[in-house]
Amino acid sequence: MPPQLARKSLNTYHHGDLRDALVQAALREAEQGGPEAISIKALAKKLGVSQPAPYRHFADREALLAAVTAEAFRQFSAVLRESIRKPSRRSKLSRLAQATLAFGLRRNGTYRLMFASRIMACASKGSELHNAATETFGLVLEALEAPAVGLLRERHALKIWAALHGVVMLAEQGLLTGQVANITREELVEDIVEQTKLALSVAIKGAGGRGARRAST
Amino acid sequence: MPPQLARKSLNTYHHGDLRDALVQAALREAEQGGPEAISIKALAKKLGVSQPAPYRHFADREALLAAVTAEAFRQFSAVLRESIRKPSRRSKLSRLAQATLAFGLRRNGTYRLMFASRIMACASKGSELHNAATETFGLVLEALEAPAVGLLRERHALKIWAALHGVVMLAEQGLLTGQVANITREELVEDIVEQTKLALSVAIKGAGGRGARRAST
DNA sequence: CCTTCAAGTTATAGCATATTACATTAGTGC
DNA sequence: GCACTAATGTAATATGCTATAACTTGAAGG
Repeated sequence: MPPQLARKSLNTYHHGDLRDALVQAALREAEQGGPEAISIKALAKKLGVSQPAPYRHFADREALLAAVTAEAFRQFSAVLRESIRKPSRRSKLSRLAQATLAFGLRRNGTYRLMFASRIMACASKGSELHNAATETFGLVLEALEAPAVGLLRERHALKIWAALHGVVMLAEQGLLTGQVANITREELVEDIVEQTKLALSVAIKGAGGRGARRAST
Repeated sequence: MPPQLARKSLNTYHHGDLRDALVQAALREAEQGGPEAISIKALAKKLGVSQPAPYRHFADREALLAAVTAEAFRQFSAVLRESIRKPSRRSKLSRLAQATLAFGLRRNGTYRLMFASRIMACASKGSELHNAATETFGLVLEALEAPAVGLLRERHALKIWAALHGVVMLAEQGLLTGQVANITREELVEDIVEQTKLALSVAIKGAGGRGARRAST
C-alpha cells in the first residue's frame, strides 16, 4: 500500500496527511542517498502534490530535515532498545554496541542524517530533535549497567558513544579497511566494549569513595 | 595581497593559476561554512573569472571538493605532525589527541569536509585524497609510541582515532554539552588518552608472546 | 447558508550545476 | 618573426532546486 493512498479520500484536493507522508518519504530517500538526497521538489512529485505544497507544513528544507532526523532518532532508539531488551549471554553494552555498528552501516544514509549533517548542531535544547537525540544517549547509559556513580558512568558512556560513532564514520569512509590488520569492524567494536569495561572497573577501584575526579594522577 | 593578484600579469585573458586559486579559495569558504558552502559559481565570481572557467580544471563540483579535501588533510597532517614534534612533558599521544580536538573545533568546517562529507567514501584507494588521509592516520600510529607489535599497535591507533573523531563530531552537534557532568571536552579527550594507554599496557601484558588475537577471553 | 481558514494550486524569481560553441593567449616548430 | 595548436578563458543556455506571492478549493462552525 503506497503511503499516498492513505489520504482521507481518493479524489480530494487536499492530501490528508501530507506532513507525515513527507517525513516518511524523506526518510526513505535519506535511507539511500543520505541527507543531501532529500529534495522538496522530488518528494512533492512522488507524493503527487505540487512543489510548494510542502511549504505549508515546513518553513524550509531545514525544518523538514529536522523533523525527519527526529524520526530517525526515534527509529534508532527503538533498535537500540530492542537490542538491550532481550536477555543474552553477551553483555548489554556489547549488544548495544554491535547494534549501533550494524545500524550505522546498513542504514548509513539515515545514520549520516543523524550524525553527519548540520541539522543537529542547529537544534535548540528543548527541540523535538534534541530531545530525541538525548533519549538515544540515555540508552547507552542504561546499557552500561555498571555499579558506578552518575558522573563516572556518564563519562564512560560518552567515551564509548564517541568511539562507536567514530568507528561507523571511519568505516563508511574506507579509513578502516585496507590497513595492515585484517581486523573486522565487529571485532573492533567488541574491543572497544572490552576496553570500556576495563577502564570503568579500574576507575571504580581507583577512585574508591573519593570524588571520582580523575582516573589517573 | 589578494590571491587573485598572483596571476602572471595583470591584464591577461588567462588567470595564470586558476586551479590552485580555486582550491585555496574553496578551502577558505569551507573553513566558514563547511563543504556545502563551496560553490563553483561563487568561487568563480570571487576570483574574477566566468562561471564555467573552473570546469576547465575540475570535471565537476565533486572533483573540486576532492582536491580541496586532500589539501585539508595535508594541513591537518601538518598540524598533527607539529604537535608531536616538539618535546614536552605530556605524552605524544596526549598532544596529538588535544591537537585533533582543537583542530576539529576551531576549524570545524574544514574538519567536516574531511570526515563528515561523502567525498572520502567515494575516493578510490590510490587516489591523492586517500593517500593524504592514510598519511594522517600514520601520525596516530607514530604518536602511540608503544612497544607493541604492529597489529596490536594499529588496533589501538584505530580505536583512539575513532574515539577522537567521535568526540569532535558529537561536541559540534551539542550532544556532549548539557549532560549531567560538567566535564570539558579537553578532559574527555585526556580521559580517552589514558584509557588507551591502560588498554594497551594490559593487552601487551596479557597477550605476552602469543599471537595477540584478543585482549579478553 | 455563508463566512472563514487550513491546505492546496499556478506562476515566478533566484541561484547553482553543468554543457555547448566560440574566443584568446601561450608556447612550439619552422 | 610567424603560423599552428593546445590550453584556458568567455558567452549563452538547459536543467534542477529552493522559496515566495497570489489565487483556489473544500471542510467546519456559527
